[in-house]
Amino acid sequence: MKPTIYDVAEKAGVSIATVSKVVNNTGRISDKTRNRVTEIMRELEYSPSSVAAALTGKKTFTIGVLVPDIANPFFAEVARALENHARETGYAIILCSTDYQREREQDYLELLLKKQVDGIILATEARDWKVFKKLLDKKIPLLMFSIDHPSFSSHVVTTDDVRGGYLAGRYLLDKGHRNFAVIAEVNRASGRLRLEGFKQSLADEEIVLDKDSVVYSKSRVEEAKEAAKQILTLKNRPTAVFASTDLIAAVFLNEARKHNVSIPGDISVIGFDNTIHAEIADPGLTTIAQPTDELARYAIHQLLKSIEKPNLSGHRIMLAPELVERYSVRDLN
Amino acid sequence: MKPTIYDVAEKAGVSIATVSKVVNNTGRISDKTRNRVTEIMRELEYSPSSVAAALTGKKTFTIGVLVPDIANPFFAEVARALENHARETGYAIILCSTDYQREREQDYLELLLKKQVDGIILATEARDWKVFKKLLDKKIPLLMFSIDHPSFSSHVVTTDDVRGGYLAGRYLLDKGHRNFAVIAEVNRASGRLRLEGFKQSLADEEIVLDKDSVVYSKSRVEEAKEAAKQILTLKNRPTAVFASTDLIAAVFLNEARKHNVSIPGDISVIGFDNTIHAEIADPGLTTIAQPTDELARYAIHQLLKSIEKPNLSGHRIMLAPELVERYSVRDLN
DNA sequence: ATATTTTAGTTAAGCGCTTTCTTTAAAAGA
DNA sequence: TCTTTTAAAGAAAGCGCTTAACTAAAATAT
Repeated sequence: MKPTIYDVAEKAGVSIATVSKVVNNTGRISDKTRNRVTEIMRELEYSPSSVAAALTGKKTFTIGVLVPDIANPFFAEVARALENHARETGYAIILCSTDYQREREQDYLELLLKKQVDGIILATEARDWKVFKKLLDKKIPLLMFSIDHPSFSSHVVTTDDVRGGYLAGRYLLDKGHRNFAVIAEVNRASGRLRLEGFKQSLADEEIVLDKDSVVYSKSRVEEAKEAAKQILTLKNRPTAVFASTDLIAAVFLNEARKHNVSIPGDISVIGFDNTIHAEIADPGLTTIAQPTDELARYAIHQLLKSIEKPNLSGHRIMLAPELVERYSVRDLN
Repeated sequence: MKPTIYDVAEKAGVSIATVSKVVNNTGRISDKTRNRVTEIMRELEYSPSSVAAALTGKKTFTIGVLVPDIANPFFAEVARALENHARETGYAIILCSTDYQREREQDYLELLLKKQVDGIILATEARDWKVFKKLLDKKIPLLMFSIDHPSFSSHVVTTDDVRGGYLAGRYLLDKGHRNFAVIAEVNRASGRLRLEGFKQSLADEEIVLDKDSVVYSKSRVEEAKEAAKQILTLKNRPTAVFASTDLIAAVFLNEARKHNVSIPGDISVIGFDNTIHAEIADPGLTTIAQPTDELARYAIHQLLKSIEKPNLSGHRIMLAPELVERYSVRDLN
């Protein structure tokens, strides 16, 4: 059987309180005893049960992370980054992929509550206000990742999506483009904001997107294909397309090729996220990079902070996106 | 404060044992009491602490999953599938991405031991035999996912990689190819097995791969690029390339284009995994599909079984891969 | 009507820790 | 030398639950 604190205490000839103190480095312990106890712990391969510790200490050192889809490279990278930063501070992560299903989001939140996670990072759309409110009521530290809404009182960490959309538009304008189309992720606030920013850049030049040139799509292969087709069959074909996600952009690239449309010869494309898709796409995809790792670092940092001090009011942290130039945009000048 | 079992018991006028029994559906409880207690639980929004339950009941209903890299689409899909099947049975998953670092693998395993996970699914290379042995000593149910080694006494669930490689080779042969090259993942047993199977198919026709036509690469963009270049600059250029991973294949596609080599016109390519990369690649990548979801189902199923009965000896389950035809292979007949 | 079995629920111990409060013993001060 | 201070360790309660053992009441059998 796994050795417990009692085994260590007995063998070291001290009380369990003493062992606990050397494990947690609290209280006053003489070097002599500390060393002895440490030695015995090593001998016995003692590893304290964090379950028991959680029951008394009130902390599980676990945080729950909800993402819509871990198979989406952006979230995969987010997950990895979060996990990394969490591990550094001794926290483990329970990863929950909701598959965009509201019900599953529910289930997972309940699971996390039962498990008494110390905090939750929500990167899903949290569409169910009641559930959401319940979380706040339970006073469980909450952080919204990559989504935002004025109603949120919790911490929020996002990329500055509006600015990202703006950057994309500005870049295309600078390259001489004047005729645009957009494929935007309908089901995420971030998608809407990116579109918003894009429009604002066009507004600088008094260009207005006409209705047909804005197509909605989720960040999934099948839907993106449909959206791409719609754009490719537009009577008034754009010279540049802004896709609110690299995945959507990558799919567009393929569809274009099927339609014998050359990229960037006939149509320029710009994406968003800077995931592996942008790197692997052909041609390499010019895109707006999210500072994934930094986002994750801030997120963990903020969350841990509000675990310490639960009543901190929610800050909004918006990190700057950056344009990464590759080969999918043609210079018309 | 979160209500406890005491609050429910008191309000319902029963003992905590009774409440526990209705929560877990154990023992004999009259419908009348059951209903009353259930009602009160709802009223109080009582949610039992799985921490406390774990301390007594000896089960945390959590399983640890170690993958080398969650940003690799294959593992992302594996993670999602595992999570899904785990959730169905009330288990949560702690996801650990080791980033191919042995040390991190260590750290995570220790973390998981502290957290008293009920079982561990290992999809990393587990190169450190000592650590591995320690796990077995601790009698923690262990399942090797997508990796294998004769020394493993635990359960193993993998795709039949040798057969997969064989299928790839057979397919290319049938399409009239006789001159091959391979890019194989050096750091995974599965990569070696796939190569092995591929070679066996060639052996049927008494074809032998010469040394230069086998290039090793990890499943990462940078390295795959290098490997692709090596193959593309071979004096004796192959008509078909087998890549032991879709990611590697996708990168090869790009590099080929940069070298003005047409796919499948000049070189045919076949991948492995059938991840999103195969779908998005241009041309669509013909590949050997792993039955990811089924693998995950078996894995969870087996693991739960050996959680129930810890001394079950380790079975080896090898699921059949399947060829998915797309457009990256040319028929030379 | 009494003895026996079944049913419904209770008591209490214990899981492996943390933490507050005490106690003990040694060092310091008077 | 005796008291006071301080450093080091221990005792014990309690975290929220499960479960084995037990009891009282109800149902059934004799």
